[in-house]
Formats: sequence, C-alpha cells, structure tokens
Amino acid sequence: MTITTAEENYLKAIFKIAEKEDKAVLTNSIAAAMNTAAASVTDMLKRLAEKQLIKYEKYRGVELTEDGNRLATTLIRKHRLWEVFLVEKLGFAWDEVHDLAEQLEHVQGEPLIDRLDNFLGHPRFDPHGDPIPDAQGRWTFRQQVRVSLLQPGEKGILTGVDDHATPFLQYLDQIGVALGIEIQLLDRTEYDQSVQVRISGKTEVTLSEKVAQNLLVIKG
Amino acid sequence: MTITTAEENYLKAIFKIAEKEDKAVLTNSIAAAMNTAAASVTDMLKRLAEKQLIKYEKYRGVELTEDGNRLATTLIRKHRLWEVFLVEKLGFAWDEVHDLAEQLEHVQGEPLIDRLDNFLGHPRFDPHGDPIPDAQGRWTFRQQVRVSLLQPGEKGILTGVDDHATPFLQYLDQIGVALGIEIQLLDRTEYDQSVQVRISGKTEVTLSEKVAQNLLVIKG
DNA sequence: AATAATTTTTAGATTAACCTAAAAATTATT
DNA sequence: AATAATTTTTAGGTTAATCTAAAAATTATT
Repeated sequence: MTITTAEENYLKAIFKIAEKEDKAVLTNSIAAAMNTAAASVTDMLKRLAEKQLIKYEKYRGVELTEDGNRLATTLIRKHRLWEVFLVEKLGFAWDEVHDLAEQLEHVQGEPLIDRLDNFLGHPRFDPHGDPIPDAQGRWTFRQQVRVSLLQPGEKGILTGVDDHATPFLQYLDQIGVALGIEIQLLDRTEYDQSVQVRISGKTEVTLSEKVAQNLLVIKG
Repeated sequence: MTITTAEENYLKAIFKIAEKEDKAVLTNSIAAAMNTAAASVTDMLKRLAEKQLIKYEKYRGVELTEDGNRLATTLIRKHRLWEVFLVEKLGFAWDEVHDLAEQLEHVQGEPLIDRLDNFLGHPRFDPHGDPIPDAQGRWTFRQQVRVSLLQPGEKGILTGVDDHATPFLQYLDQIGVALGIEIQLLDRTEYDQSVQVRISGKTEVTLSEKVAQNLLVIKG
C-alpha cells in the first residue's frame, strides 16, 4: 500500500490536532488546519479510513489507528530532523526552515532518515525546541512552563517556542531571545499582563502577554 | 508559473537524450526513457510547449528552449549535489543514492541548493564522476577516454562510470575499482575484446569489453 | 419540542498525469 | 510510386486531489 504526500499531510494534521484537544478530530478542524474545503476533507477521510489509517464515523470525527499514528510520528520525526540539518549544517535561521522541511519530510526511504539522524548525532529536539521522536516512535518529555506563568523572581532556561511563525521568531532574534538562554521574570503589569524579564542576566525587556505565552522554559 | 515534478522529469529526460543524439528528441525515446506510453508523452509535450519550455513540432520531435535548458540543468545540479551529500556525509554507497537523489532533486528553494553546494565545498563531480553544473549552469569538461580504447601499456586515473546500475557498481566494488584509482591496460584479447588491466599498480583482473567501455579514465 | 444555526456529507466538476485503442502521419521497403 | 511498417497523435477513460453548491445530519436556541 502506497501512501501519498497528501495523505501523509492529513495524518500529520490529525495527529497535531488530536495532541491538543482530546476529543475526536472534526472535519472542520482539519479543513482549517489544511486550508482546504470541508468537502475535500471528507473525501480524504474516506480514503484514509479505507486504508485503515484512521477510524472514521460520519459526522463524528476521526481518530488515528495504530498504523496512522506510526506514520504521523515518523513524518514528524523526519520533519524535525531535516529542520535540525537545515539549521545546524546548512546555517539557515530558525524561521526559514519550515517550508523546506515540509518538502523534505516526504522523501521516502528508511535508511535515509536513520543515517540523517546518526549524522546529526541523534538530536532530541528541533530548532524550535520541539521533541524529535526516536526511531521507535518514543517521545522525550520535559517539564516546561510558559513564561507568562512564572512568578516574579523565578527564572528558567528557554527550551521551546509555541508559535513558529516568521514574524514572531524574528522578533525574538531582535530582542536577543534564543533557545538555551536564561529568562528571569522581574515583574508583571496587572493591567495587560505584560511582563518585564531579564535576558541572559543582562538585558531587561518587556514582553506582551501574547509573547510570554509562547515562550517555554524549564524552571530553575 | 509553477513547474510540477512530472514536468521537471520530462525536461531532464529530454536534456539527457539530446546530450547523446544531436537530432531532435523523439516522442518514443522519451517514452522509453520514462517508462510511459507514447500517448502520455504527447500529452506532456503539449503542456511543456504551452509553458515555453520546449519547441515542439508535431511528429518532428522536440528541443529544449533556453528556459527549459536552464531548468533541466538546475535539476541535474540538484540531483548530483544531493548524491554527493548522501555519499560523503551520510555514508551511502555509490549504488544506493540514485532513487533518493531522484526525490531530493525536486525539493524547491534556491537558497537550499546554494547552501548545500557550499556545505559540500562546491564539488565539481558527483560520486559517479559526472560533472555538477555550477550555480550559473556552467559545466566542467574533462578529457576522458574509455578503458576499452586504451593501448596496451597505457594507463589512466578512473574518473567516471557510464553505467550507474547497482549490479555494475557492486561488481566494481568487488574487484576493487573505485573513482580515483589507477588502471593500466596490460593486454587485449582480440577474440572478445576483453582486456587485462592492472588496478592501483597491484591486482590484475580481466574486464569484459562491456565493462571496459563503461569505465572512463583520464590518461597519463 | 420545534426551529434555527452550524457542521458535515453528497453530488457534480475540474485538473494533472497517466492509460489503451484507433486514426493519422511519417518513414522504409518492395 | 505504391504499399507496408513504424511512429505519433487523437479520442476517450481513469484516479487522486481539489473545488462549489446543495442536501442531510447534528447541535444550539428559542
């Protein structure tokens, strides 16, 4: 059985939606995530159900089967490994790699991804701090907290960002925020929930609530 | 204007056929090269002509336009750079990389290929000794001769192989023949045109005419 | 509970890339 | 030159992946 690029993309979208919400994944959520008409999604869901990659009940939404889950996990593994390659080896910035990885993840061949993983030194996180499942599909979990939830005085090491959009990442570059730096919360303004933080023990900046919610740190 | 993967593959096939024969490239040659029905080729030729990538005259064959030539050259550049990456960086054998490169060559993004080229140190030849056009589409030419045409006593450095098929390449591995080694022609058997050669100044082996024709050396 | 609003599916089309079979054009052979 | 053989094109279909518009099912609201 062959799985097409389009099918892979649907599986990945379903996986990612299911990750957030724990109910069945609805047609419209998928349509929104994929920028397609709901009718196209219904079409595809039938095909994926046919191939036993999802459990699909009309009007009730879908769930990945074990096979579907495995495929989606592998796809995410490939995507994130390619992102590491693009940043670490080719020198791309972290806001430039998404679209390329989106293409590279569909290149077929087990040995390729295993060798790439090896070449990169089995990285466990991608350039945005997202975990990379290993060859057996196992995830590495970390105890991360949003900067927006720190108490004044508390600090942590930046280990992830929730928003991967270019403008956000470039803004972080501009204010000197990158993975691995220390962020200490100095104060919170009650009115708009913006926070004052100290970066790397040096610069002090104010972050809007929206920005602070998108920064993930490991406390301590 | 978007160029699809299928279109790219046709352009590449046309380029490669035109390289060998200097007449117009005929529908059936393309069909043979691509393993498709002649009717499918005609279909595609119309589309490529529409997009000004080929000059097409019914029943008369085709020729690449400047745009078509540029696209085909870039595709070959991408293919061969990826092959270098797979062999040099990921440790694949030279007979394992074709299919992967065939997929990787279709990943879109100028910066990607330029950075890859840079990462690899601007290689001018791929793992089979084929030249890699530079970013401006310029080729490196070499004065190569087939081992089958050497005179007894003459020697050369192996710089290329004409057949890229796995069985041939694995046979070469087995008898210790790799790019860069020295090959000296000792004797030729008139009956079947097989040749006795000395490899790296050490081993002596007999090569069939077919094998000798597929080995390219620079004399001296 | 009936009706309104929303979501999802079905119906019917479109496009790219393929196919087979038949027709047309070109090339080779008597 | 006429006919035979070959090559190429046209005609008509198929499949995956998309679409819009209409119908059906579900959910929310009076």
